[in-house]
Amino acid sequence: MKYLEAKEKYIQAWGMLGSSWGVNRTMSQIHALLLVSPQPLSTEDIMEELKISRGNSNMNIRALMDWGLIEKVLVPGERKEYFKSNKDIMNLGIQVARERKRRELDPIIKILSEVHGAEGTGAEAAEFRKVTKDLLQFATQAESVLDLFIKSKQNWFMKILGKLR
Amino acid sequence: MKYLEAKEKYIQAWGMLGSSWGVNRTMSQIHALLLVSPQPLSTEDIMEELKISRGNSNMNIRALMDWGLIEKVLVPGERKEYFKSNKDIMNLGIQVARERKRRELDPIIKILSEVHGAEGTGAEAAEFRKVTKDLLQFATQAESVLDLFIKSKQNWFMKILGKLR
DNA sequence: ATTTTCTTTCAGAAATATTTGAAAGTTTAA
DNA sequence: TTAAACTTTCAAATATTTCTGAAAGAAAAT
Repeated sequence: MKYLEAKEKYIQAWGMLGSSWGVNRTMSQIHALLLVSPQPLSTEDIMEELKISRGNSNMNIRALMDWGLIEKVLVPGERKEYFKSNKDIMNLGIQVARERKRRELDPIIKILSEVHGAEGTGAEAAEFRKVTKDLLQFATQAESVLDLFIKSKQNWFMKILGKLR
Repeated sequence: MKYLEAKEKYIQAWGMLGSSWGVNRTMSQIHALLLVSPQPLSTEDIMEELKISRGNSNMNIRALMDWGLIEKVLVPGERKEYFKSNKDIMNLGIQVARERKRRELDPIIKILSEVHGAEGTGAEAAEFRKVTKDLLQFATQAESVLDLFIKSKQNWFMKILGKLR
């Protein structure tokens, strides 16, 4: 497969993946683009390559910076701002895990903690307390694993795979 | 907190969580409802409790069955179909992991395998090959961990937590 | 101080996704 | 066979999300 065709395909696929992860398509595509770009790119470069508007570019670049996935780069002698992605993939995984934990797992743990002691006498209330307790326990375990992953500096997957066989 | 208030809050929260996971809100809410219901519920029960239409109910119940998260139950002497959720939370986690792996991780691994050997000579093509190779490697490791989780019958989290400290 | 270059914002337009409700389809019972 | 009870489908309506483009805002250069 030719490089340009492959790049196109990869960017489209990354965009799709983003959607099913609750991240918008353009944001994923910009990220994909910066990941494989040897040099930092400007807003205009990105607009041109992905055929998107200035507003859309700007908005999603900001979102990527909020996620800690890309950063601003100052190119000496240039007025424009350039952006580059962190290329360490393990680091990318950790960053994504950190953000998703914060945005999704933490809130649900908070809710479950609040509701799992609900007052009530019937079978309904009893079942509710049981299930929400189980959910809370599971969520808390997942949190521990994620924390471990997030804190790990070295290749965590390898460790697990080694120890668990 | 009173039981009814807690239940309401829990169902809303589960719906939110669903959205950010790329699952639609109603689907998550039906699941949440069945999870804490001591008896199986009929389509009508669900429509009434969540204030949604028949079509919406039907569609999302089917989706939940596709995911393997709920199942039909025949109540003796009743024409209606009833639905109940699997209440084993670890099992729920495994089922979700299985589906998401199939729908999200597997396709991206396929694409990365196809593109990471792209032909091309410049620095761009070289960088492309390097990054997509790293991504593929990461995705493959993640796949191994998920497979391990999916196959595990017992409490996998505990095992890891025990072995890794 | 004025102009030029670049960045940010945001109201409205466009695209997507979800939901409704009524009609068609199915199954069971009489 | 017919009717009643229930389930499924899907076109149209709604709601939500994303995107555009033009205008306003900032920063740097002249």
